[in-house]
Order: sequence, then C-alpha cells, then structure tokens
Amino acid sequence: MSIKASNKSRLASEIGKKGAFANQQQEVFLNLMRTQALLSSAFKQRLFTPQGLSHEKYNVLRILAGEKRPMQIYEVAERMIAPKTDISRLIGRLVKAGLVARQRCGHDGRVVWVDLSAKGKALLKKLAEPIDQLHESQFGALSQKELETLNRLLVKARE
Amino acid sequence: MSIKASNKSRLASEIGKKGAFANQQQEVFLNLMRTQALLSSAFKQRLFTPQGLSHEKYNVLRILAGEKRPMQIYEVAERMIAPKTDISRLIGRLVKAGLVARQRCGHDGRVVWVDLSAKGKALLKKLAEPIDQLHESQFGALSQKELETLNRLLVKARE
DNA sequence: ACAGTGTATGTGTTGAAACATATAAATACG
DNA sequence: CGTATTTATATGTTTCAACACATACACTGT
Repeated sequence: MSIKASNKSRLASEIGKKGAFANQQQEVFLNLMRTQALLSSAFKQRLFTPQGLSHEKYNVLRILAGEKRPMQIYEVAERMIAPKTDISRLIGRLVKAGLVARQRCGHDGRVVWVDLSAKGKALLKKLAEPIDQLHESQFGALSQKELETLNRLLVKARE
Repeated sequence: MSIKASNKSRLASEIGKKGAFANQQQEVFLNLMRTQALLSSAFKQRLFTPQGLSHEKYNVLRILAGEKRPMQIYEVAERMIAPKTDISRLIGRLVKAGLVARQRCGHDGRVVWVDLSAKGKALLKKLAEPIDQLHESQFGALSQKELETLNRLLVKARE
C-alpha cells in the first residue's frame, strides 16, 4: 500500500489543488458517513426511541440474542459495533430497564454474567419483523448482487 | 418497491426463521455501521482529537471552507452530515475556540453570519495533507472503479 | 399600525459518550 | 507464600447530544 499510496499522492498533487484521488476518496468517505447517518437515524427514530432503546442498547440485546447464552461483559464489549470501554454503565442501564439480568460468578469473583431477561427477549421478538421491514425499505432497491458487492467493498475498506 | 418488497418479505418468511434477504440486508447494514465506525474513529483519534476538534466541529469548518463565504447558521446546519438542530451551541464552541467568527446581520436582526477565522483557515490548511493521507490509507486498496461502485451503491441505499 | 404566522437563533435540562482512573479478584513468579 | 502483573468490572468527571421550548425578529394582510 505504501508505494501505491505515495504514487497516488504524488499524482494527486500534480493534478491540482486537491488531486482526483483525494477528492474521490473524500467523496466516498462523506458518502459513507451520510448513508450511515441516514440509515441509522431511521432505526433510531422509528424503532429504537419509541421503545426507549438506543443503538448501543439494542446492540447489546442483539449480541446476546445471537449468542443464545449468558455472556461476560467484556465479551459483549468486544462485539459491539464500535469498541466500547464504558460497557458497565450501558449494561447497568439495560438492567435498570429490565431487559437483561446481571449475575456475579461464584468461581471467579471478577466475572459478571449478563443474559437477556424475558422482557428483553420479548422486546427483540416484537422488533424482529419491523426491523426486517425497515431493512427491506432501505435496501430493497439494491439487487442481491449489488448487496454482495457493497458488502465486499465495505469489508475491503476496513482492512 | 412496494410490490418487490412484499414479494421478498413473503419469500423470506417462506424460507425460514429469518429469510435470506433479511439476513443479507442485515449483514450489509451491520457492515455499513462497522466500517463507518472504524473509519470515522480513525479520523477522530488521529486528527481531530489532537486538535481539540470533534467530527461535528470539523464538519462546520469543512462546510465553510467549501463555500468560501460567510454562511448563515441554518445553512451550515442543513449541510451537516446528520441533521443538526443544536447548531447554535456548536457554533458557540467554535467561536470559543477561535476557529470561526460570528456576526449579527444589520438588516435582518434574526440572522447570524458565520465565517472561518484566520485560525480556522490555518487549522484546515494544516489538516489538509494528513486528511488526504488518511483517506489514502483507508481507501488506497480500492481501485478507482471500486470507489465509483461503492459511491453509487451508497447513494442508492439513501434513496 | 397590528395581530398572526413564519423564520432564525438561543437555552434549559436530561441523559449519554469519552477518557482516565479506580477497585477487586485471579494468576504468575521468584 | 507474598508480591507483581494481568484480567474484569466499576466509577468520577467533563463534555457533548437531543429534544423541547423560548426568544426575537420579519413579513403579510387587513
């Protein structure tokens, strides 16, 4: 990447004030930010806020539901969309909302197990269909092939 | 989209617990969230936080720099990546940091003009090259054609 | 002129994000 | 064994975000 990068940068600076590549990359970056903001705010407004959820709260629930077992707090933190140092208080808020249960481990006094409560499971069940519908309304215009391409390029940009 | 959507939803529910389309769309959605979080946090950590900037502050500066003229506060708000109701305090923080100047309009007492200060311009100039480099490190692995495709699909998902 | 409506900006308040730092338990190691 | 280090969770503090609401001015029609 380094050679390629320096070539591009040099080329960019030859082309003009801001090179073609820099502009295109910036355009993709802004586009990514905008699309993420729009799609995620639709989730927040239509589904999460009405249920007293935030993106982060929902993500904890989703992770626990996917794992189908109690998890340690740090495991949940590792799987969050964005790295989360402040997980204890987030779990605390979910406990307060009655959506997860928190229990100290007997063997290892450091460990806290977290699991979905019945209320948490019920909420996820209630949200499942609306979530699919919202995804469909957001991505329905993209063909399966386009979705695969988008997936591939998004992963590539992360690496 | 509505017919297509309902077909897909029906098909999805025929396939199983969660249909193939719903899963693929969810995967793209999570992928988008993750990639956005990763790329934007790199900007924050490497470039913005060291300069006392946030994404939102930087975006105001970027918008003003692009426009090359004083703008009204609401105009800035409209162009932010995410809709911003709480713009006054954001501008206030930028004024406090000396990065923009705020001036009441004579004719229309409601209007406030905002413009980059010399310090704000200098900061943007200082950041320009590192920003291009970071973009290059983030998107350098994608060909120009791939960037075009990614752009197109991201826009399509917004519509 | 003036009441009503629309527009532009500001603020009060609550909750959450970020970051450093703290506690507390387990493990490693001499 | 006792001390250091690592691991797991919690908290203190500051800053920011969100939402509703408030102010302040301009315009419109009568």
